[in-house]
Amino acid sequence: MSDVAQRAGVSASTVSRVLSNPGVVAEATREAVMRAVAETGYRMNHAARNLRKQRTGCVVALVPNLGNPFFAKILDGMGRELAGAGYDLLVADTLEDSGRHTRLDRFLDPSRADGIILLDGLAPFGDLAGRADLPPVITACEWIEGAELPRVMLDNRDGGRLAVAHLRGLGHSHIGLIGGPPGNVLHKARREGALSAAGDARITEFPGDFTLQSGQQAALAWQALPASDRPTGIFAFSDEMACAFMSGLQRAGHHVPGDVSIVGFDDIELVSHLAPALTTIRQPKREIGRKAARIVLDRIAGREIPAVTLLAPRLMLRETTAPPP
Amino acid sequence: MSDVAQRAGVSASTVSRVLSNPGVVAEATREAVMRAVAETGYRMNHAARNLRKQRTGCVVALVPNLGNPFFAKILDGMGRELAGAGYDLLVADTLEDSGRHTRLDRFLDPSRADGIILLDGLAPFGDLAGRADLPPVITACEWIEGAELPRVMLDNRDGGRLAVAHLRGLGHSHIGLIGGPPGNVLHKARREGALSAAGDARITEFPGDFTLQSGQQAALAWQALPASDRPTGIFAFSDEMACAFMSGLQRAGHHVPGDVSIVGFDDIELVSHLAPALTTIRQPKREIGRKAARIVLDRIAGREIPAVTLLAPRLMLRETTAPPP
DNA sequence: CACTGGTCTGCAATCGATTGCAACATTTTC
DNA sequence: GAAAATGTTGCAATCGATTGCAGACCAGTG
Repeated sequence: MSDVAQRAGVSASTVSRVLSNPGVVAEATREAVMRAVAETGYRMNHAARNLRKQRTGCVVALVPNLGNPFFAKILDGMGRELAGAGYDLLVADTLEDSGRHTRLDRFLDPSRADGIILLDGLAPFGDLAGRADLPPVITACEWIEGAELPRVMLDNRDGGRLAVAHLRGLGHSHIGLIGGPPGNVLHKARREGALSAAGDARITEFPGDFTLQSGQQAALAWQALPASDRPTGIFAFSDEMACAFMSGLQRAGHHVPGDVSIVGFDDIELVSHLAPALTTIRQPKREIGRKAARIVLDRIAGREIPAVTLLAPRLMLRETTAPPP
Repeated sequence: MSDVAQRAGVSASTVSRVLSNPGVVAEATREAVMRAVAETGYRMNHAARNLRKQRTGCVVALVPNLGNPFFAKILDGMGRELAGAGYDLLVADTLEDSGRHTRLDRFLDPSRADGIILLDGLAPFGDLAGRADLPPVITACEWIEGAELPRVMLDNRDGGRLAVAHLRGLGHSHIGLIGGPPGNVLHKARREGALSAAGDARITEFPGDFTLQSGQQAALAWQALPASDRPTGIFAFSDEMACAFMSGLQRAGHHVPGDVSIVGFDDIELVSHLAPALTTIRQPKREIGRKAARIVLDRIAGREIPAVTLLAPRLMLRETTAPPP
């Protein structure tokens, strides 16, 4: 920077001002500095600026299992929104290879990130709501029960309601649910919504954990039931489970939606290209990412933010649902 | 840090040494400092350390379209490897919403990242191979023709060869290729491998761009051919295209693999749970990420690294291939 | 012409760590 | 017992920007 200053015949202070607060510098000086900057190809040093300004320019997203494609689009939305505001997106997995949580306090550090977006409802972050020595933390998609962390998420309860109401509307009176892990907040909310719309329908629950494998398991469990006890309408709490469930049934010679109707959850892109195309509850993933980013940015800027931001789910009506046989 | 020093009755220099080079400090002093650190809950300031050490502790991954689930597992592998070495992973999309490249020189800056992993073969990075004023750049998955950037990738040519050799082995004498964008390096390599194994088989090429949509297009194009001109074995250069192609055919009443055999590429997790499960060429995605990370780390440390690192593809034999009808 | 007010710029301190050098203490060696 | 080697610690400079304060300069006013 002092090179630039020398070349422009001014002091480093002035160069700094031109670069970060051009308004206070006289027109002529400013131009001279800009010219010198261009000539020298000068680029500001981030570490120095951040040190002085006591900020980092980074927001970190903590994701459980980065390998899950569901998060890809969310991170995409986040990254774009943050880049627009001059922030970088740092991503980290909350889980180790073994499945246990990593040492996350590594990120709870104002000198590493200006804000944290937590996408893992099981992270041990319950007690850090008010702490002033930490960068602001918000949760997205999932959330932590009891913790007073701001939340951005889909209206999962309503999503569950939509799915089951749709099956009920088609005439299904025995509905199967393929759930998530029992303690999971998404599972609870979706289940609650599903039950609220079930009315007098019979409900059979299959255990699950959102993965393809558990969808496959559910298909086996369904087939193991006596034919008269098999639900005719299935609501899977994730598209991956819905997909694996469907292919399990198809492989065994059952027809979708002829024999069984299936509704998924998430609307990952691929499921609209299956045969038959999956009817599902859409989560506006990119929008969730965007919104979450905007909210951390607001908190970083010290603005008031809502405790809960709910996004609306939407039923994507495709080919896997029909009246019961 | 000076608080800690005072509490431990030593100078800040000593505290610094205890924290970054404990070996040179006397046992007793070290313990006193550690105690003071624990008592004060002291945490080092990254900006300051980075400023002084002239490094950033970050590696940035530049991804074309973060929304593509293919990259999720790769980033996962990278993130783990980098975290192990004390580096953070910064991810950024190389494309704007409009599809044009963003200003990438924003990342070509030694004060922002210590290393760059480029996953976009079309990024305008052709000319920065030797530049010493930049952090080291390597390419992964894709690469830039002509640029002397180190590469980490699958042996795509061999992948193409495996796929077609498999179809040939089953007896298919008319093979269809659903390719990527014409200029794309992956397209070229896979196509080359495919042709090398084709022998005297007839080849019909369908245009594609790796997306679900283009797979669907190809299904229409295939059906538009007179029945006698339809290839019986299809090699799609991505799983997404294979998947959309297959569902397009199934929806029209064709059978896989009875009427048509299909081989995909990538082995994204979901395709093993389709009905029928997709036969495909596996890319060790997490491994690619790991390897790429290890290689940037080596370059950052000033070690010699290979110009090209090839990983071996593997044919995942599943249910979508059979002898021609 | 002296004075006021406003605009612009530079000085120097600061952010929080790291590290070469020198000083001091403690051994080891001859 | 003196000299040399070794081990431990502190001083102070340094990384590269930002910013409060004060001084220089200029125009306008009485």
